[in-house]
Amino acid sequence: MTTSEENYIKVIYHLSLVSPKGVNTNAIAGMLETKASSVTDMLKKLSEKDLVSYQKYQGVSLTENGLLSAKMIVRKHRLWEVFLVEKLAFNWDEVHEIAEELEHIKSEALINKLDAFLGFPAFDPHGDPIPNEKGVIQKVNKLLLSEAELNKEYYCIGVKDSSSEFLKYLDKQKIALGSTFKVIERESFDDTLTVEINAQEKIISNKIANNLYVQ
Amino acid sequence: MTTSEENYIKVIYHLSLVSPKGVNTNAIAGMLETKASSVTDMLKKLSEKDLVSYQKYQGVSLTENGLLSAKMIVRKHRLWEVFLVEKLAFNWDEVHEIAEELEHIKSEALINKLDAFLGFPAFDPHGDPIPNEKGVIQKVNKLLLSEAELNKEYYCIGVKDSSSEFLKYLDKQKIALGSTFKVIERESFDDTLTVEINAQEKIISNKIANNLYVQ
DNA sequence: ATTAAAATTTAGGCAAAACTAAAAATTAAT
DNA sequence: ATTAATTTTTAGTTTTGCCTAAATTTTAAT
Repeated sequence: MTTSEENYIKVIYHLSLVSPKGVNTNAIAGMLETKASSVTDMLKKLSEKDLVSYQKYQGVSLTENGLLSAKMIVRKHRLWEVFLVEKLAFNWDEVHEIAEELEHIKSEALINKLDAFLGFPAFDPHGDPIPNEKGVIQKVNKLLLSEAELNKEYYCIGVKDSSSEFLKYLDKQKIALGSTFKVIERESFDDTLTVEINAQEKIISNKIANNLYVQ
Repeated sequence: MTTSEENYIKVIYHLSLVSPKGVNTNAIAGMLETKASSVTDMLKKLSEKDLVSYQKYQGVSLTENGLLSAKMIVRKHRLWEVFLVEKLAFNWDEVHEIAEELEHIKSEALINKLDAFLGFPAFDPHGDPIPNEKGVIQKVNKLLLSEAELNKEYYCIGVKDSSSEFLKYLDKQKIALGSTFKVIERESFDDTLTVEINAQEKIISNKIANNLYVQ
């Protein structure tokens, strides 16, 4: 698989988690910052290789092969992110772009040894689960902070948006994985929350609350 | 720089250490397993970018820019090799191909943090020096085992040939960096050496002796 | 100093992955 | 049920890096 093919497979994987009934050409083009016509070309090629099942005008989904490939790419990406944060002391907002490159390095031995070196981590620095060697992903029940019940103790286990901007905002607010949350009040007008975060009361917009996973 | 451009620059660098008066088109083609005509194409492009100075039919050499780029690629390659051996427990004969991929990852922060994580190593697992952040390479005086004086104590500080085959042979013979050598006898007919290696007497062919650096 | 051999370059093409513009199919709206 | 809007595909180009074959230049040999 070329790097480009891998990027398509990965994007189709992520999109199919959100819309399981078939991924749109335009959606793929949007994620990859390319044109729909380029996507069509590639879908034909991936279909030839039995990585996706594709019918003109009907969207696309991953085959079994494609799904496993996608999970392996995600596994690499997330393991490298752990490495960058845990071993090289990068901040969690700095690792995505580098991992985007590292995920394409081709060596099973490398990734399995890296996994062992890191102590077989189950989650990446943003709380996303890391598929194991077989592609199995540990299922975690989590909910968004925006869906949390009032006056109940939660702790932060992940972010939905892992853009640098959002992560930097969280740093500034001293919110990290493991932070404890208790929603004190929900303003029904705009869904703003008053939350006790690590015993400090803070106002959290709905947009923020919609991008924090808690448990 | 593209990966392909980087590979050309790296190969020109290595060849120019051996033949400093200008590197041949054919030599580059040989190293990259490509055709001379492809090399000519690329040399024009690299020349445009001021990475090499090139005159038709007259061979090529690196410009100041090209030299620094080459050293940075070599730096990355060797630091990743150290990582693979020291941290991920790869054997020294297994790391070259993986490092060939890793050396193209583009991030100064990454490589400098990796350098720090590894404790600023001066040499890679094959005894080759690692250029520092500025591209400066520590000079070491070394000689080939084939040039060693009789009955004098040396120790192994590097290999000239770092092919997997040669390295595996050395493993089998229990020769590693740090092994001590004392040449007992030189057979003038074929330059075979009788050498005391770590206090064990062994017969070493000229070919082997020509690929071991000692000090 | 010619000539032969070797090395290098030019010319013309190909495949991958992108693009633009136009055509076709699907979906949504009246 | 048509029409309009949107989405998707096709057709034709471009760029990068490679190729083969032919032409050119350099080097080596007589």
